Amino acid sequence: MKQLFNCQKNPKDTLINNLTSHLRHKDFVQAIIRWYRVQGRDLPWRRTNDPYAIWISEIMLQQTQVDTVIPYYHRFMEAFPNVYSLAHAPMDEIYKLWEGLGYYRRASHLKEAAAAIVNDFDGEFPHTYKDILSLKGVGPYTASAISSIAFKLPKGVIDGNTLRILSRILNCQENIAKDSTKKLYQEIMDQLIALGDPSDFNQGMMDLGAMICTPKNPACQNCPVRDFCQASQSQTQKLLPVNIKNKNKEDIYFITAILRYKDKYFLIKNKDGLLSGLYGLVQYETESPRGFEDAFYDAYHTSVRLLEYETEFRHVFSHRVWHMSVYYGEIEGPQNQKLADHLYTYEELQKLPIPTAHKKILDF
DNA sequence: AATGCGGGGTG
DNA sequence: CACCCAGCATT
Repeated sequence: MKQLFNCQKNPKDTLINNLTSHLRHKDFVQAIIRWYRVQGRDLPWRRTNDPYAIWISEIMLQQTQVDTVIPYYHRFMEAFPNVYSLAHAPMDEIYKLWEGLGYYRRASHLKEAAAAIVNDFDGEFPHTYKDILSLKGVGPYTASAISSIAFKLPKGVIDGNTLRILSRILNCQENIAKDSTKKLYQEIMDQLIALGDPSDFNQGMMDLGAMICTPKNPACQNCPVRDFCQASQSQTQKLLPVNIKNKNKEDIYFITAILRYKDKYFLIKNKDGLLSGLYGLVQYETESPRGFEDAFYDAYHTSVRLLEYETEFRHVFSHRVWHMSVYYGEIEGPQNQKLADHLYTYEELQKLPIPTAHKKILDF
């Protein structure tokens, strides 16, 4: 029987040899780099050599698409053009610039890392892989990206793009969701990146993954490394990469309220967990408006009345789904300090960082 | 090794 | 709808 895929369940030490024995490494790397220099995308963070700017872009690009990041990147760099301005900025201001981008912990990690750069590195961006990796919010991918792009260090990046490309080039059906598979590809990437300009190779791989070697319907006819691609030879490119993960989402049902006290709105600041540091509407996992009113009284020692059912909102996170029954309500009192801490005028509210789940309700 | 963490684009 | 996207921290 003809073997469809290159790699079966081989012992690991022979796996890399089996996978790459037919690859002309140097020619492959040079083909990626040549293509990148002509066809690569013109992106804002590619017009600078400033490691600070490259760092900001790489953090924003974690699990976030290029087109989404671009406007955020411009606003952020204008507000915080260097590490000192970021280190001294109020957290709410940083969150506000992050509003809508998601994964808000990235924003607090940025501030923490900026402080570390100022205090531990004298304000100069660290220039070794180890020191870059030590920064909060910087993991193996981001450390390799900054190392290669800003400092030309031979560190191969492993991300959705490089995993997909290499699995097709090598016609390998190892599950890319597994850490062991990523480790395998890391070794291969590090072999390859030593054979050409590290910055251009890494970025070329990412552009190839975004423009040609896409998840669905890859444009193989335009691919600069088609001659190197085992999957293209055997027409298995649409079966790769193999990516198997658990993805059961939890449904949560809330009563969510737009609450007012006189001319002000009542908002809470999330303490920890999901969306921590951001502001939002009050919501409880309860089925009746009465249940909401009781829960609110327990929490704030002041009474509220839900007056009007507005509509139903649904918000999908990567791991759960919020179902929100939205009510309009008024707080009746008594006035106390706990209540006053949560009241904002409409103008003040506009300045607060509010995640999309509730932002779209307030804009409704 | 598994889980929590956002939001938007795409077919 | 399902899947994907320049992932990381925590346990």
